[in-house]
Amino acid sequence: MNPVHFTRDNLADKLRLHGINPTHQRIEIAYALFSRQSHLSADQVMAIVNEKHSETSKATVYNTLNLFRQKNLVREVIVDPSKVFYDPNTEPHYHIYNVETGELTDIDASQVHISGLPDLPGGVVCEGMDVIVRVRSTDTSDG
Amino acid sequence: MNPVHFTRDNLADKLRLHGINPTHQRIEIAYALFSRQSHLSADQVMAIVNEKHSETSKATVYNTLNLFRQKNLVREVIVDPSKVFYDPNTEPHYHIYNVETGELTDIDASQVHISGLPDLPGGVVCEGMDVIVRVRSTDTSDG
DNA sequence: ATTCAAATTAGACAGAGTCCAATTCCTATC
DNA sequence: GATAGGAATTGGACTCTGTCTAATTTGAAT
Repeated sequence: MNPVHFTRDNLADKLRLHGINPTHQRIEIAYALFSRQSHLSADQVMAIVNEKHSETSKATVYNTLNLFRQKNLVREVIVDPSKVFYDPNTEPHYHIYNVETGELTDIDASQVHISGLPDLPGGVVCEGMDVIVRVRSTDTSDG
Repeated sequence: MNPVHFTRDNLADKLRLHGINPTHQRIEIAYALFSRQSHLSADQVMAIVNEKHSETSKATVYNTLNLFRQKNLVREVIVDPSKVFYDPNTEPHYHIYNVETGELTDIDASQVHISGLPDLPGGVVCEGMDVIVRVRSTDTSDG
């Protein structure tokens, strides 16, 4: 969806556009997510950012991911009961989740059509809709 | 969907039908879920079951809820990053989740039609599909 | 009564995520 | 360059959900 090759420089601009002061740690965390275009958990982000040498702390990783989410730079994906994934793709899209491997794959939402949803109860507004197709590898059991 | 008034006796039968040996603790846990027909977390189940006097331990609550899920007596609902909800309704249905209040409401799936989903990748089978409409109360901010 | 497997249990443990007070980093101003 | 002040970062303690384990209890069959 985004044809840009992500560099630390243009990520700094992207952060500014979202109202985020681009610090070293924030740029590295953004780079981890956007250069891979994949779904990462907080501890995966931290492992990547600190791979060569320690660049950030656990508290900063969590602070920053929450900030990114508030500023709509990334999206939370809640599919695994034990951890949250962060998704750099904020275009409308859905997910296929392999409950055995943990693999998370995007489904382009523009092809998908959903009809017949009831009206929302009064006093609330829709914030977004998640569609998660849960799959498992063929020929295994356990529910 | 299920017009039955749930008693501990007919819940014991229900457990047997699902291949579960109906013990005292299992019946109480089933009763907590089915008599309310609502979505409860493990700690809510435990609080309800032990309300009058201690009837079960934390380990048994978790063991039992996992057993119920394996035997398709209840369904896990993963919408909150911090805890799993257990849903006594195993008919196909979707959910509205109020991210502010934590309130979880059912949407009957029979009215909803979803088209245009891509073919699944090879080697996997669909286990189920979750649709979660995330809502928040009108006139509040924070992303 | 005895046996034996199944179920339950307390409590230790693990991992994700939060909190807080202390430090460090920027930027503006002199 | 020094200094001040707010924003950002940090380590580490802490909370909470959920798991594990070894010991005990239960209950059905003999």
